[in-house]
Amino acid sequence: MEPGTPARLRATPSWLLTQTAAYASRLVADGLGALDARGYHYRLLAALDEHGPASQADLGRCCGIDRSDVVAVLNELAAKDLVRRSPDPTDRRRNVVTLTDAGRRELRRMADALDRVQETLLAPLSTTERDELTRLLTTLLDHHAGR
Amino acid sequence: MEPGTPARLRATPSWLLTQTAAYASRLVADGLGALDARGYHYRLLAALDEHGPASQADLGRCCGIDRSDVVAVLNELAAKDLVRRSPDPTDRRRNVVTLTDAGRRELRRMADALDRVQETLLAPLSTTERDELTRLLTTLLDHHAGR
DNA sequence: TCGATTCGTTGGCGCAACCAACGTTGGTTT
DNA sequence: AAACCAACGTTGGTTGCGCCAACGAATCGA
Repeated sequence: MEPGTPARLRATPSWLLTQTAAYASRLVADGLGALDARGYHYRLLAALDEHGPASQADLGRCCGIDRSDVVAVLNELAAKDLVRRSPDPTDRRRNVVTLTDAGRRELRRMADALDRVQETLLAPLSTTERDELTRLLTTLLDHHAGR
Repeated sequence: MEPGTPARLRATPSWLLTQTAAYASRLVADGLGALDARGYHYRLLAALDEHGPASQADLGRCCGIDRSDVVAVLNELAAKDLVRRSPDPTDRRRNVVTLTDAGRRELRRMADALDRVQETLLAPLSTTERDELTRLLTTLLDHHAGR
């Protein structure tokens, strides 16, 4: 009565990608949602943890998040004291965004949640298959990196 | 000044997936946008072409599109005479959706556009790598198929 | 010095994926 | 036959993510 997915879709890489990505996003949303966070929050906290304090524009660029979206997410993070926003003395256009201790703790919780998500997502794949998938996706991403 | 993407992101499969999928979606949107269509339109037309006339509910189920979204997209397809909606004589709850000749022609155009998209998307991958990627993604999708 | 560029911010858009509710119709149960 | 529940099409939302346009303020470059 309800036949399966059309074969032309199942054979289309772009469709496979968006479908698995949609499923992955659901898992991520569930995992981070339990911590009252979304993907954007994690990305920004991770960037701050790795690169240290940065301006909002730099944060947005390295995370692939639009400047305007960075503002909103940073507002939420600052409201929870996970991040501090202070004017840059050397350039009054900028804000310097700093990760707080609470932010570092929350980031760790998010990372743990995301680790569990990866496990669920990649469950049917062997270790070598997981590595291969990562390699292939990275190749694609790097190749198209220049926009 | 603007350091690269945080390493923890680049090592996270769910992030790689959503990023490449986002890029693929952009390509698809560009390709189909030239034909004034979106992904949803192609999915429904493809399903109709493969399985023949069907009810809206069945269409939605086999394409992974919500019933309510099917309504809207079908409205647009019907407005362009790519599809015909007629009441099912055997079950007055249902509509029978039929692909028109114009719909078949338009589907072909979309498929061609999408073929070019796949080419662009997978450009940096060898044939065996493309097959491997398809295999891995299919495995993931099938494993999580039962929602 | 003056024009171009950058920064933060506001406000908006589009797509994909969902969810809740409603009236209508169909099947099941009793 | 009546009562119930499930399925159908439809309307009208919401969310996350990715964008774009415009603005005043500040900085940089020619």
